[in-house]
Amino acid sequence: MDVRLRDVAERAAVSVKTVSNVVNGSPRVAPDTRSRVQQVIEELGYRPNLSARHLRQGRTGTIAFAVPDLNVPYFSELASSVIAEAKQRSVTVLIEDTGGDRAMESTIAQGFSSSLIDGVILSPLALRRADLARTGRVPLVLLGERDYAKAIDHVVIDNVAAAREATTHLLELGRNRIAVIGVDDQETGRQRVIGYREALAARGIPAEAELMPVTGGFTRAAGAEVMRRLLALPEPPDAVFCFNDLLALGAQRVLLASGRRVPGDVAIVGFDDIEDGRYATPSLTTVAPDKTQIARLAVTLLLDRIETAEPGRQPVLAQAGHELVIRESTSANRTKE
Amino acid sequence: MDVRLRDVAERAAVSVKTVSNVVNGSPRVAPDTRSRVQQVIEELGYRPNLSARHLRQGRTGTIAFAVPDLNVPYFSELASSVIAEAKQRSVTVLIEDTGGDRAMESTIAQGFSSSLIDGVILSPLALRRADLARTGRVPLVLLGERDYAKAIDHVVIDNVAAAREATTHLLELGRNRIAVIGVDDQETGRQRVIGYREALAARGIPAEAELMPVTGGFTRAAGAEVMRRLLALPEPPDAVFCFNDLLALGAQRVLLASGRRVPGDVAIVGFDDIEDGRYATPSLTTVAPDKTQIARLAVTLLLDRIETAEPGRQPVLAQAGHELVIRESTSANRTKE
DNA sequence: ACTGTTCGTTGCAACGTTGTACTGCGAGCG
DNA sequence: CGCTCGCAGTACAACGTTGCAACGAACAGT
Repeated sequence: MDVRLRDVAERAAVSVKTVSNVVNGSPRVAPDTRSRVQQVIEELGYRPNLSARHLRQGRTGTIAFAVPDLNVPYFSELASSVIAEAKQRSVTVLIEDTGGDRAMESTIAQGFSSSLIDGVILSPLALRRADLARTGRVPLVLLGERDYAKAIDHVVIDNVAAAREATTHLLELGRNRIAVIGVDDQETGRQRVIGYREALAARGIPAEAELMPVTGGFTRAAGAEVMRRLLALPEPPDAVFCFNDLLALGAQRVLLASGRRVPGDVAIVGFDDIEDGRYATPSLTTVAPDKTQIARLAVTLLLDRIETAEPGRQPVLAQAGHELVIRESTSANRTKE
Repeated sequence: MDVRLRDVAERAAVSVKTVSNVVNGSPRVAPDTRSRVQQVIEELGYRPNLSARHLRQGRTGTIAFAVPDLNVPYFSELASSVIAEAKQRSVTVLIEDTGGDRAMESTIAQGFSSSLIDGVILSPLALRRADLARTGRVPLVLLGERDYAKAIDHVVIDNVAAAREATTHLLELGRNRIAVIGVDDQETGRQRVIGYREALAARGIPAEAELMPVTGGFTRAAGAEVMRRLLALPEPPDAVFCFNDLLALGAQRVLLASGRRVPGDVAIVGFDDIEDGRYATPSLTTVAPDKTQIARLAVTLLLDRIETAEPGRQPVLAQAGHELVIRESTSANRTKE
């Protein structure tokens, strides 16, 4: 049904291999032969059969990008960046939604659909170190966790510094009862807590456990729920630092609904810089990881790892930049209301 | 490097073909042979090489889902549904982001990466009828447009009825200067305008051109911009019906920033039922298309079309359900504030 | 006992591509 | 003038899988 190399070859009166050479830009082709073949390719509308090519080459030119939840804006934005970056290098991206499920993440880390993909970029949520023990079937790059001991490439941001900057910003506004929302048993959260504590410590303010409640999930609902608990404290916070923007938006909604003013009564800082935060009322101050850079680093590391499959290669830890973007939820001058 | 059928066959002392039969669940295999082969498969961790399988079968088991912008929550939510639905039928989904670019959409409709995919589900934004003239390379299902004459399967919702319901809801609140945001030159918008007009006409209210400004894009920014223009009218609207939730959120932000109350001064209805709308302040009344059903219909139609490749098959128009979800942005009883 | 049928299994070929090794040919050189 | 060399182009095999046709063995029916 489809046009094959063979069809082109017959029409152009050359061998199949010569057509293949033209398609692949091999230098061993005379200019006039090349142009003649090119023309026939146009005429017949030839497209290489990728399955055949990949079977022959042992590569598929496809990488997977696995995220916990595609509906979380941070991940969909990151996915767009990864797709764009991969496209520049003529690589196709398969988006996989793990649902934050540990078994699923573990399967993916081991190369799941196997021969369909050359490598995996995985943004883990529930993955444990033990799950990575049996990796190696497929080149792997992890996003956003750094404590896995095994020889696996990572792309991270400096969570400690970012959290410190966010907290310091709130301190500079004169707030001193700063709650954090988003503490769980994962490494990322742990690092952000460290940064938070460092910022407090620098001003001699003690970190209080009641201001660091454990949070279940990273949704607006979770943010709302925790915010309600914080407001019920004898001495509620005058600022909250949320470990992602969804938590922050959920918290903000509760604050506004309770009649409090943001940032007048409670200032809010989020994390991720998702688009929603820019259009919330008030718009959300947030730590903005450089998603473009993260995507570029991840794709680069993965393709490098695919190229040089030697096991001796040292794992790389790449750090992407971040930036504190100050918007209305922490601006001293209120918007009119 | 990888385990092949041949390796399994040698270890189990059967032919390659028998192993293949076991893998594919062919009935012509003796029970004890089957279990023996199964065991060796487990032992060696055999995974079929999909490139080879697909080369042989002429199918890849992969479909593409192309959306204008993966960062638009409606599309990412829809993508999740499509992925889930496809997974149930052991089909892999390739997410493609067209950027709403007409050339890109046209390319995809013609089967772009060719032999990598068996079919395409396309949610067009800028596509014109002419672009579909040269389709047919690849089975195609279109989402959300209905006026393409060619024999192409469609999945739609009843936009006219949905818009009528939304408008009627606003009328029942006692609003009579109802603006619409999201009018452009596309078919979907045109249908929603029809529904809007019908609802007005049913009450003898004339549709005013100044309340139906043309909108560029479906972003929060566009919604904000149009809302500002509407507020500058000599007689501003007391309700707005937005053709998607992002427009509505942008409009709502402008309203709140200008000191107006929602829904007190201006009521808002959106469209799409994205998660953001549920957690906005106030939460957003919206028309909720049944995304799960849309995904199921689209995947079903596409797979049917792939199965029976006969060109004589009639195109199918499948209609998915929708529902008006009433939340705070049109609720009579205000939240405390 | 012999033919016919069924069942489990097998070998072969092919899917479309590309790497390797090779051929034929003209140019350059001694 | 013959030999070598470089270059354009070619033939063949192989990647891992599955459809097809064929095979032998077991068994039922005559």
